[in-house]
Amino acid sequence: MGESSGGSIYGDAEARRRRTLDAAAALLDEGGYAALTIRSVAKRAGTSTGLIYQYFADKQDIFMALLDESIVESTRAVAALPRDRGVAALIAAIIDESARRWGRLGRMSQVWRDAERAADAGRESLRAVHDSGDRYDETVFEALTEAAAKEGRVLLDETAVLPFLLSGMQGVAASIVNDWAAYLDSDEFARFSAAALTRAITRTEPSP
Amino acid sequence: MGESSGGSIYGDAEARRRRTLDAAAALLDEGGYAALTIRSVAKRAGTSTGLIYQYFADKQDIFMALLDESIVESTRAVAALPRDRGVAALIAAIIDESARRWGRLGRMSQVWRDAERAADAGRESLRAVHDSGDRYDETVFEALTEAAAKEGRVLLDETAVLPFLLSGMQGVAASIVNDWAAYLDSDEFARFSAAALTRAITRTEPSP
DNA sequence: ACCTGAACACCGTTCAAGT
DNA sequence: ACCTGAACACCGTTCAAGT
Repeated sequence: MGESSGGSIYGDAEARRRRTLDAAAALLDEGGYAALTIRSVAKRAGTSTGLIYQYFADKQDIFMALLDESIVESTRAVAALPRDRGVAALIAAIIDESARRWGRLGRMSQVWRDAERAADAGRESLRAVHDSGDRYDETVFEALTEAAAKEGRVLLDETAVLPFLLSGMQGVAASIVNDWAAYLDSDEFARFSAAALTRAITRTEPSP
Repeated sequence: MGESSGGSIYGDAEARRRRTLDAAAALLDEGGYAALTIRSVAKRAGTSTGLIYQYFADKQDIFMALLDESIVESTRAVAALPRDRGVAALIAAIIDESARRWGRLGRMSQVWRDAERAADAGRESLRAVHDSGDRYDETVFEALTEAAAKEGRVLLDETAVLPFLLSGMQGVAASIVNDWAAYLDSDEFARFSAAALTRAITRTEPSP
């Protein structure tokens, strides 16, 4: 509780967890999924393979932790986005942010899906990602409502509005990262998509 | 050329390729990505691991072949869709088809991306998937234009329209398959999304 | 000429042995 | 008490040996 540096003669456990996560992220950035092996993470983080399993249940758990952090960061970024430039500008900014995130971790979606299947429903790291995801969704919804209000617009009053928007933004971000539609400038594509999504989910008048 | 059954005393090479692909698809359906090992494919297809490498360059190549076939089938399905029920109905039907396809092979997107990276640009199976994808995109665009015309609508005249629509449909289909938005009926979600996408990319009047 | 499956170089994960 | 890394049971891929 009051211990300032982890409290073990062997080193700070929390710091080692951090280094493990950083090493994993770096390997993922540099060499893609294939480069991410437990042995190379251990080497880079300055630990042993065995010790990694004291902090993470398995390889998937490392992904989950990385994914969770990434979602939390995105949520913070979305929360800080300006609301006074209109819905379309807000959506374009979220798509940018989402593409940046997808660039590093999108490749993990496979892992994520298999985890969701295998579920171990109790698994803590999975619940964490779920909760962070919910928070992200709420943050997007709030930002959107505020941006619309400033423009004198309202969101359509349907349950499917938010899931549709999130799916659409995700699809567009994935397209940008994967460079489908390479013949389009990606900024222009993001801007068009943002305007199109705005047409799809907002109306001019508040309902009476 | 005139040979009716493959022409080898060892059996029909083409038939064995087919059985290999069928075995791979079945394993994927049953046990997910993790169940798909070369050894189990060989066993199920009634060949040996070594022989599989005579028909496919590597494991990824098997995926590519499966993915290509899946895209070709989807293209056929889209081409056969009725045009006279409006744009939104057409889009909803494509989303359905897309979700079905994604259900089996979406998990392969990871593999696909890595292949695109490593590229071996010459790789034949990769080019095949690319070409099939282009054909799919064109087919969607044609169907869409026709459906709009029957309704007295037109697509917006912007290059980004098709990539946006494809990304959006893909995003929605992925959401349905992954069961995000579990609180929504997936048919309702698909219908709302189709209508929203229609608002996003069509106008009422032909341009003058 | 074609086919097989042991062998090779990995992988994720565990746990006896060290400090 | 904590940490290591050899060992285990796999994997994708190759290629000598069989038929």
